[in-house]
Amino acid sequence: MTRVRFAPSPTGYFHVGSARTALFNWLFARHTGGVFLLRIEDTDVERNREEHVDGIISAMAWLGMAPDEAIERQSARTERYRVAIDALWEAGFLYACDCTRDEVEARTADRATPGYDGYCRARGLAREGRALRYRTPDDGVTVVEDLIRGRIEFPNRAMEDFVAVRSDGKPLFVLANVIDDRDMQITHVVRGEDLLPTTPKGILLWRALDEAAEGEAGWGEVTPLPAWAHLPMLVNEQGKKLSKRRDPVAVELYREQGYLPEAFRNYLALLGWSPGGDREKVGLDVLVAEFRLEDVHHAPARFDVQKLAHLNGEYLRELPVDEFVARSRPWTVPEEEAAAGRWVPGAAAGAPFRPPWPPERFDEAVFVRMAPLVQERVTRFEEVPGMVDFLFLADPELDERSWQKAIAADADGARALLEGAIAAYQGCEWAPDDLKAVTLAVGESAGRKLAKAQAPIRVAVTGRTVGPPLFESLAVLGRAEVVRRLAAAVERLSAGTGS
RNA sequence: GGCCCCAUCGUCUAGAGGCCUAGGACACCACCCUCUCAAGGUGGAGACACGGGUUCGAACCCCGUUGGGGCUGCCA
Repeated sequence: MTRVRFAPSPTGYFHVGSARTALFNWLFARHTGGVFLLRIEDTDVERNREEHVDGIISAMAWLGMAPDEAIERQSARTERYRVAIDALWEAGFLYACDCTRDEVEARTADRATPGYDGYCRARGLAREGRALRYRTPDDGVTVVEDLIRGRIEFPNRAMEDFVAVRSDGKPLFVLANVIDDRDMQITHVVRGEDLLPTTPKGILLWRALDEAAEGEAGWGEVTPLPAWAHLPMLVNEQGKKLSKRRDPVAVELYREQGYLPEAFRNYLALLGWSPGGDREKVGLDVLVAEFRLEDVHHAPARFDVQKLAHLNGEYLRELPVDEFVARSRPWTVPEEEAAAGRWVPGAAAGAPFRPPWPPERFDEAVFVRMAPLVQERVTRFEEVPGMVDFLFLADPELDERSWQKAIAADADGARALLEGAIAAYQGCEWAPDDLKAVTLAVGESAGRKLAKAQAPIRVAVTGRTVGPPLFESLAVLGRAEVVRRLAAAVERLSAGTGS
């Protein structure tokens, strides 16, 4: 039975690199029929924030990756760490050190290999109140057998005596990590490549813990080493490791923009891995069936929002219309959704998203009629309100550039056309096909083809030169309102505003 | 500096010695479709970093060079 864990530290929002690591762990667990754990590594009390734990959990739930067992927290395991540290100390693997960083640097400034110089090794300092260093071997190599990269050798002499325990008695990342992996019987450690250099330290500690277990320290059991798999980094445009500070990589941000979790997950899976052949857009079943750590890439991958957006558009378009409408609700009726206790964009950041229209003017029945046309024109839900706002606003929000281009640039022609449309629309059948035919005729008498004839009407009614198909829009909006807006445009033209 | 990792179109990738005249996707360009915008269709441009080996044969194996990246905290 395989057991894997995703072990984030809640020191910032949940970012795409972490999400990818979580996903690969999760896929591996599902593929092998194993267990997927979530372990919150919150030993650094100064940097950890509880809200970030919530962010991790909700983002994982959004992506459909719930842990299979209760969430573990390092902060709840201090007693366990204490026992392990005692055992390591008693077995002689650790020594106390009171050097400051400045002191070490001063002593080693002219050396070829910087790092701790072993100054306190033989000083026999008492343990209390001091950092504890692990005494690394002077020669030999520590081998990491990596499922993705193969055998990697680290010369022990290049590894300094690293601090394993802080002066306050708490274990540092590597130690806590190893103790946890042993206790939780982790069989495969799947994590980012940035952790590769600390892996030999973990192996050294793991073996030390094994030895301590066989001694008289009363510590745990001898535990087989897990297999390692170091995933290639996710990098930014400059090829650097994604950074929470520099790069816009919060998973929550993508959710708020209206990416579908299934699309986001699919895209994430494509970063450093491929289902093989020409396949890209694949369902969860294929992801799970095909995922193998051995097939994971070695080279870093760039996160490409454009490709994500395209993939999202594909997923969006294949949604049944009623589902598209339902899943648009956080962006069309966020107040209602929030009142029902459901997720809405922006809420986490304290600035809930609001569509441009007053809530009471939104009419889902009207939206449903337009939905199929909207669906094939957006790549993210965030774009939905802007596609249909003219239907729910008392007056369309007039885009000045559109007005200039389609109306003001040829004021006389536009006036003639708008007036022609007003007249024609008064008595015609009110359905898309009829409106199209009527508009075509109005255009012909004004010497314009349909493309040119519809432009002023579109701007007058919707406020913009681009949008969903015009005649369907007119049909949905209704005769009276369309005529009113056309007349308003003519009046605006006469008043000379917007020129 | 030291240790480690990496290297196929701009980007994500297919490719496990002959199937490669290197395939797909995003982005880009052109055309078609078309009431705008999209979507869709067709076509185009576009890569095995370089140099040595090994082999009858190398994008694939080995070595080196170059170039990128990671780590080098009493952070994780």
